[in-house]
Amino acid sequence: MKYDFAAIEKKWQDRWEEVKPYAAITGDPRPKFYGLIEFPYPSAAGLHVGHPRPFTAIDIVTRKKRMDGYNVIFPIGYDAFGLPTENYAIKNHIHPSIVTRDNIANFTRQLKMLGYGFDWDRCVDTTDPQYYKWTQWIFLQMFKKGLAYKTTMPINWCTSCKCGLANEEVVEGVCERCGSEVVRREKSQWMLAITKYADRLIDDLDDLDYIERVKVQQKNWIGRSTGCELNFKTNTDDEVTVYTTRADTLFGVTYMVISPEHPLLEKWQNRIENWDEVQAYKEAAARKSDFERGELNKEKTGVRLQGIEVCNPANGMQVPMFVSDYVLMGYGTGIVMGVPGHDQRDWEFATKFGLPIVEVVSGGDISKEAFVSKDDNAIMVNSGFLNGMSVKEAIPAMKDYVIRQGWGKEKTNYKLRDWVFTRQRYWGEPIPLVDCPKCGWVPIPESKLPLVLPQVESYEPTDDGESPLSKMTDWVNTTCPCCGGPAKRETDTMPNWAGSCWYYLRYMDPHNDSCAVSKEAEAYWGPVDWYNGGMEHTTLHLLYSRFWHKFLYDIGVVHTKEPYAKRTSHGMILGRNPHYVGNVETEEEKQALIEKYGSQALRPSVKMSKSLGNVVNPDDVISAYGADTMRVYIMFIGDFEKTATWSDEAVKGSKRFLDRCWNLMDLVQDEAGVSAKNESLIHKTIKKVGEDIENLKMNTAIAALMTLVNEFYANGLSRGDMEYLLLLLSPFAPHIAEEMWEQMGFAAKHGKMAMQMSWPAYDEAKTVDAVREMAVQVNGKLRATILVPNDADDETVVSAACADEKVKRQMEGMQLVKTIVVKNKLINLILKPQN
RNA sequence: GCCGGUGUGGUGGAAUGGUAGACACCAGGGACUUAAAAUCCCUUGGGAGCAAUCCCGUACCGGUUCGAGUCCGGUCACCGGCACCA
Repeated sequence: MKYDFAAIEKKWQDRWEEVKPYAAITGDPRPKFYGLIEFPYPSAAGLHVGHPRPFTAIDIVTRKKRMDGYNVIFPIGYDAFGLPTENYAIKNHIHPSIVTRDNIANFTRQLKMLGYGFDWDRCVDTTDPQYYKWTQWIFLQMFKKGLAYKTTMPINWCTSCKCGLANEEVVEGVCERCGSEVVRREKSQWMLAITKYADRLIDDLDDLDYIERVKVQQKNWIGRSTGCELNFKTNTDDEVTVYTTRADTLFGVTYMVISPEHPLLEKWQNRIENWDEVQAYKEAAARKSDFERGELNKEKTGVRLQGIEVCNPANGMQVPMFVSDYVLMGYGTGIVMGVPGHDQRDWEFATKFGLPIVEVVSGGDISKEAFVSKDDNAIMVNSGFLNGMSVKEAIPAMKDYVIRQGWGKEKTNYKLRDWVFTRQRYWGEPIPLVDCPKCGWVPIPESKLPLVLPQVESYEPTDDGESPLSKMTDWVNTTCPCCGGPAKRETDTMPNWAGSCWYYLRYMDPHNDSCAVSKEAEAYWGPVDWYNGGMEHTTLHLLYSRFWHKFLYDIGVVHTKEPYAKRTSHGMILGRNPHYVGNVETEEEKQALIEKYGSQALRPSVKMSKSLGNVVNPDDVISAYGADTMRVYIMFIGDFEKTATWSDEAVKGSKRFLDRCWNLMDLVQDEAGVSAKNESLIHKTIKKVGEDIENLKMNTAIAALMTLVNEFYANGLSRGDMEYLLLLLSPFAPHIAEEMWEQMGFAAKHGKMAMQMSWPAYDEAKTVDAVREMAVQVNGKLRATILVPNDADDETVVSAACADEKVKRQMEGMQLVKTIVVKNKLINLILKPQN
């Protein structure tokens, strides 16, 4: 009988739907295991082939954990608020809630077709009022603790989405989502004070089992640096304060620079003799986008503040002050001390404006460029009491001195900014606050949650930067929950990152209508044991949700400091590049491609996109080869952490493997036990596959299964051998494994599905062969292999090696000076010519 | 520029400092078939040789070691992140 994957997969999916073998039981006495994948955004395009990679991997991990006796929770849901749905709705004149409902139905169909062991009864949808009720509740708790605050500030405004963006959502000066230009725009915004958690977000990483690159990226993003704030007297009534990590270079300060946005400039308007010029510079800077301002290699610009002078306390020198847009208002104090000898930016500025450059650390040539020493043994010069010290000594010495003199204090700074938490769009969680002329911002009583998103006529974004909700006057005009007087609702909504900050908690207790998650459920399931997701979420979702979790910890909602004990990350699935130069033969054709597509033409693989026509639809793969083939292929494609290129050709190899498994049923000998011929390899394979699953090395686990099947073809196999193969295959290809398990009569024999069996144990002794092949090297070069008994002693193997014909030939006229034996592996004979 | 990562056959990729290329894809050959597909078996890093066998080979240069794809120093290329963060 042929392997009819379509019928088999349908049959078992229906069975699982009925008997619910994936139901997670809160409070069960077995040890718990919480495996989590990032819940998908249900786009209109449906599932991408990239989705099954992490989903299948954690599905395999959790299937093995079930077989290991764990009470597993492996949940799924939808992160469904967001701009693409809203834009699609506008374009097609369908309400976003309908679009969302249809997209979720399509995703659900596709995910069920892949046979994942999700507990569908725990499915959540962030746009469900019963879900976002608790998103709103958490926001209100933050508001009550002062972590949510409203402020007017320049924000990143996407000109196409007509919406504000968080810093994390701006990539190379353009909108992360649509690629359009981002400009700065003054707007009143709700902010979340994530910076208050900056230290904990860095320090607590140390105890987590996250892959190193995630930790590094989060640390760099938070960007903690320690240094000093220094106060400088001026010839006005005001002191100015700068932040520096190199107080030791204070003697090298030859000027000061202030950011164009700094409020002191306005205050000094009457003191600044060339105010017109300064004001023109301020206006020019304001017109530039952040991207233009941030462009590197750009020549430094600035204007000297005539009439303003600053005193360097270290040497009493009066130095000039400039305004320049290379100083950022958002970091430090918005004023920096210029040390052109030892900071390249300052050097460029000083060179352009003819300012003195003083060397205070020896070792470089400051006439050519700033000397920014990585060597902290470099010696201080021209620096008063620091002269002769190394940089390493001078940093703490100067810090102590500055503090004693009262010139400044120690200070820690972060690159991380508070999180801009409002969006001027319709399809998001309403912010449950009311603005009362008498009482200010007042939260809606918790008993009135959820504050449901109202039905509106038009949810198109507005050019004036107001949310579509602002047009709904009956909804906007309300009464103050505090004084009962007339008041207005907040019309901005939350960003799409809000709902995903805490969804892993809701899975623990998804139907609770009295709290976000019950204490009992959280105490039982928390924290998530293994969370896999994309690197692109490292500084967005992953950081945000750690922040929310820490807040929930502080208010006693959760019992762990961190939400996720372990974090791994998968590489992207790319498509073939249709414009790759390697696709064509002649030089002319190659040149034509390079001219037309530039550096794009040099890459064999690129992100899948409709315009390139290299998109692979999982539906097509499943209907052609079946879900089990899809699962096996996407795991076999390569190292899980690295990017991989989809290959239609290679999929066939995975299908062929499953066909070969299936056809083994015709070969199987009616013998219950494990056959002697296969026993050792079976034990090796159990060990290898089990360890590989734990380490996310699914590609080599599948290779080991292929080797086992190949060996069965060579040796024949017993029913007992088959039983083991099916147990090992079951996490990878659950449908075919169950069908074969049933057809072979194992289901009847054990009264269980394969997935419900225990993961087989291996006997270490049986993974070892009685006879070993050992390599024989002569002077480090492989010359022969010999067969010796397992664990044979050194003497035995050396004499066996020397008896080998090929080795004998090498030894002619030579004398043996040394032997190196690596037990059961190799013998290295060191020879030298006789005499 | 800074931080992190990668570089292995025609291709995807394997290799706790110990037999480089497991397992696949592609290609070639054979069996079965009227034929094709499917299936099964064999060959498949490069070079020399009838052969036994030998030489070369993990981006490049050097080092440590009995032994290096793996460790160390340097160079180049590519990928990801950050980027005037003082």
